Amino acid sequence: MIELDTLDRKILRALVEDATQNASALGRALGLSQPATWRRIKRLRDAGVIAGQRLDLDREALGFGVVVFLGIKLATKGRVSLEDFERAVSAIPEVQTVEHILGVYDYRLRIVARDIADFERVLRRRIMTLPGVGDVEANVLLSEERRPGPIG
Amino acid sequence: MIELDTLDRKILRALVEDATQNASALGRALGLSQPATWRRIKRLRDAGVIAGQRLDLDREALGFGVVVFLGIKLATKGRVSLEDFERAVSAIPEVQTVEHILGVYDYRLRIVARDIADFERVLRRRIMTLPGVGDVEANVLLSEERRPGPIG
DNA sequence: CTTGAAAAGAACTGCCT
DNA sequence: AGGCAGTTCTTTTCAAG
Repeated sequence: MIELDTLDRKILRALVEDATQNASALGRALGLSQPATWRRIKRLRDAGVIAGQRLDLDREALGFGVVVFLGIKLATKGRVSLEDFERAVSAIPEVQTVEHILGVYDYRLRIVARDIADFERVLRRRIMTLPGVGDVEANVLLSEERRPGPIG
Repeated sequence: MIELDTLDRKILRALVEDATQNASALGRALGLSQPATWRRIKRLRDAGVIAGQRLDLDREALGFGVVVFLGIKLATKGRVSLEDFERAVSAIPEVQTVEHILGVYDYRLRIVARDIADFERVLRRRIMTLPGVGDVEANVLLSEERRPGPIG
């Protein structure tokens, strides 16, 4: 595990928010030179702290205004059941996230749909027909705030 | 709302997975020239389809191995209650995501902690003391798969 | 750590099919 | 719409303080 100082943490926080910033602009904001900032970023990347860089899409602009979280309990929970379920879920394009969890539910799915009618179609024809599905709990996303989370 | 063809969708899918690819490498994979690819990306950016670009951190490498999802019901649900709750939640660094939802619960929080003992500390001292908290449901994350979701 | 400079690569432009 | 060729800008690496 790598040691991070305050500057490293500031760099990570800034880049988690917006990874388009370059080393010179970021360095300017932190009182560092461009090469110094760049070396720190490279060090963090090499240490595996930085896992990747992803594009953030505006689902609304793409015509997908509805996000629903589904909590799912499986009726049968053998090893085969989990694998069957996960394989089947992976084939549904409207599923954006599959979270295998321990607690009240077995899985949590993030479903993206054009509108409520579209969501109903996905729910009836895709989700309810998944192998082993038991109880299903639904929560419609109203708004969402993402934060950097704890660093170091 | 912008019209997307197959190539645009392929570009978005590729960049959602890995935004470090440049226009020439991406174009090569799709049978397009660098400028053609670049122009499409710029068009998508200008149209607002691309909301941003974020760094993905490896929480394990940072020493935060535990992720817990909390479903929270508020005891009192006036406008002021929601705002008080959201303000207080925003001050907790271990909270990575705040989702305001409609359904069985009022909020869903993604909590990141070093280990279970650390999570207990956050739960007792930070979460349970939030203004207006009623029922709390917890699910521990075992594994997670992120997918591009539907595009166009 | 810094500055400065050079090499490499990516982004951007204009013109043509 | 796409490709090609060229220009500009940024990133990356290195030398030296």
